[in-house]
Amino acid sequence: MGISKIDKMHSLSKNQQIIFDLIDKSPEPLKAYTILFNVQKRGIKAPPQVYRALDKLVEMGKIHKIESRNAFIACHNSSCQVAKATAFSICEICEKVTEISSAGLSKYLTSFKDKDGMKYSKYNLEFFGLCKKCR
Amino acid sequence: MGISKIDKMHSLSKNQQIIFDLIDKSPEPLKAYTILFNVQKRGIKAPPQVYRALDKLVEMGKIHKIESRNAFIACHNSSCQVAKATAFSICEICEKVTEISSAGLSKYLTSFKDKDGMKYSKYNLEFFGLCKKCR
DNA sequence: CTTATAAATGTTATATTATTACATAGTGTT
DNA sequence: AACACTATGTAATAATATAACATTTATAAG
Repeated sequence: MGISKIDKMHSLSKNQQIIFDLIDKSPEPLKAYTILFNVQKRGIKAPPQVYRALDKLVEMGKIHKIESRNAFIACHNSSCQVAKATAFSICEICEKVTEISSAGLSKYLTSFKDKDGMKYSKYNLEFFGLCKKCR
Repeated sequence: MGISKIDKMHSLSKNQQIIFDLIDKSPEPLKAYTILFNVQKRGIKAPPQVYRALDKLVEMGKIHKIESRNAFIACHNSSCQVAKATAFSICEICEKVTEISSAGLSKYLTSFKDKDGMKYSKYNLEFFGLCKKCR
């Protein structure tokens, strides 16, 4: 039997799976070279292997890049359908990052038009403050 | 006469002024090393001098960092009072970046609370799409 | 005006993040 | 089998950013 065509289409390659698993298990965003260090025992030895997998995973919406931190977290928002509409909260003390899933927020931003009436196909929003623990 | 105390408080140091002028004149976001290259004739020779000035200018709200591009633009939003609430549109083809000043948007985001009722002290939002010219 | 303090500068070296380029191997389709 | 496409392996290097330390300049207080 093996993997059906549809399943295969949605499945990850070997390196992608290794790197996704690591990020998905992590309670905090991981940086590319932290990832590299952690997967070297699994045969991934060089930066391009990591960055290529990260690029694909981002494209697929399986992970997101936290731009202000150059770090990556797994998507936990409605089965990763929202690679084009991302929002995060970031604690400026402990650096805890949480993906925000607010229907209201995403509706507001997805339909936002600027002064010229221009709509956008994608957005990324990062909120900063202190998390519960750090206040 | 020279510069009064109040004026002085709001004035920039030599390196800050040189670097701000360059960014302010630029129609597009500038990267740190592009800045470095362009100010070497004015005596700024090393990366730390650039990054230090950039850090201060960002703190003051005179410029903003476009996180997804690692580049800096001058603030053109209500006299630079909004370093803590920034929104930009970015064209994915020509890379044109525009600061969005929408009272509605900033009001919505400034007062946004997450599921736990948490409010944030700062946010940065980047919209992506195609600008008028590129469509 | 001088002394203390803080802010800014100059400089060298190095750390961190990311990409180019090219060769090879696997996968799915016809 | 032949083709196109995706993924991988590898070395080198480019691009972005900071650490550490010495020195100078600006500001405020006595």
